[in-house]
Amino acid sequence: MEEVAKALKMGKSSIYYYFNSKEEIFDAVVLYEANILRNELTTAIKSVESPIGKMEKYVFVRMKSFEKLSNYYNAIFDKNLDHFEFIEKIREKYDREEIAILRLILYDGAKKKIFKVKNSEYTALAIQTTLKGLEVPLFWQKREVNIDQRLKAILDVLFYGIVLK
Amino acid sequence: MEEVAKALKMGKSSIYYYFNSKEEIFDAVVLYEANILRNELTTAIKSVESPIGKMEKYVFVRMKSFEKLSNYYNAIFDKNLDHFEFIEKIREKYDREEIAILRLILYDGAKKKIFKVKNSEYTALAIQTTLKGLEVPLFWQKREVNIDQRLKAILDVLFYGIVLK
DNA sequence: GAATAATCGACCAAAATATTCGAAATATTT
DNA sequence: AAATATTTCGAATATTTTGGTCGATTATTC
Repeated sequence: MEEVAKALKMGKSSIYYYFNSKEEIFDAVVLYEANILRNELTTAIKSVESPIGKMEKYVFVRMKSFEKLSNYYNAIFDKNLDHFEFIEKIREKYDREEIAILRLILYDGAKKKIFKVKNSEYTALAIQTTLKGLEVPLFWQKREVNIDQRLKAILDVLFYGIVLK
Repeated sequence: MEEVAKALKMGKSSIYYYFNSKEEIFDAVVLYEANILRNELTTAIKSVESPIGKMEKYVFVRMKSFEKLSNYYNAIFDKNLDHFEFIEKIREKYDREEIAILRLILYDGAKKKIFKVKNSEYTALAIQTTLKGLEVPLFWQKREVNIDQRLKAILDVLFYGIVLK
C-alpha cells in the first residue's frame, strides 16, 4: 500500500477513498490487464483466416502477452504463493471465456474439415490445461530458454494430433 | 527464515541449532561468496604481468563477479534498504582487503615507473570509491546498458590520469 | 541404554503492514 | 461568500508477518 501510495503521489489513506481494500485494487488491476489481453487475443484471431492459423496465433499471442502483463508477476510473485497456485487463482475468473474462444476456433476448424474434434468442450479444456501448464515454467525458469522454440514444438504436437489426415 | 527452512527441508527452529540469528546466516553467505570473489580476483591479477593489465583485470573481474554473486541481491534487495546504503553495509568488512590489493597493484606499477602515484593509500581509496559508485547503477539500472563499454570508458579515464607521460 | 546431537511444532514478542478515523484542505454548488 | 460535497491527509489502530524461543521428541553415538 505504501508503495502504491508513493507511485500515486498520494497519502496511503487517500487510496481507501477509492478502494475498499488492497485486494480490490489488485482485482481491478488484474481485470484491467485481462481486458487488454482479451482484446489482443480477439483481434489476433480475427487477423487470420485458417483455423490452424487462428490456433497458432492465439497460442502465441496469449503466451507472449502473459509475459508482458507482468504487473502481478512483479508485485506478488516473490514469495506469497506457490507459482502454480498463484496463476491458477488469478485466472479462475477468465477460464470460461478462454474456453469459449478455443471452442470457437475448434468448432470452426471442424466445420471446415480441418480439425478432427469429437467434443470441442473437452478438447478446448485440454488445450487450455496445456497452456496453463506452459505458463508455470515460463515464470519459473530462466528467461534464456527460447520460448518461441518451445511453443512451436508444442503447437506441432498439438496439430499433428489434431489435424485431419 | 521460513524460506530458508523450506529450502533446507528443515523446521524453522532447527536452523537455530546451527546459527544464532538470521544475520549470522547472512554473514556466512556473504563471507562465503566474498571468499570466492577474493580467489577469483587474486588469480586474475596473477594472470597478467603489467600493472595496467592487472588493474584492468581487477576492475573487470570485480564488477563481473559482483553481478554474478547475486545472492544478497535477490535475497535482500527488494525494498529493505536504499541500494547504496545496502551495498555500503555489506562491504564494510572487506574494504580493507580491497584497498590492500589495489595498493599493491599501484605500488608495483609505480616501482616499475608505469604509474605516477603520490600516495598509494589515497589513490587506492579513490579507485575503490569509484568502483563502489559504479556498483549502484549496476543494480539500479536496466541490464540492457552495456557494462563492458562503460567499464572501458572509466578505465580509460583512470589510466589517462594515472599513467606516466 | 545412557548421553549427546539434531529436529520439530507450538508459541511469543516485535516489526511490518493494512485499515480506520476525524479533521483539514480543496472543489463545487447555491 | 456561505454552504455543501469531495478529496486528501497524518495519526492512531487492527491485523499479519516474521524472527526467535522453549520444551519435548527423535536420531545417533559410545
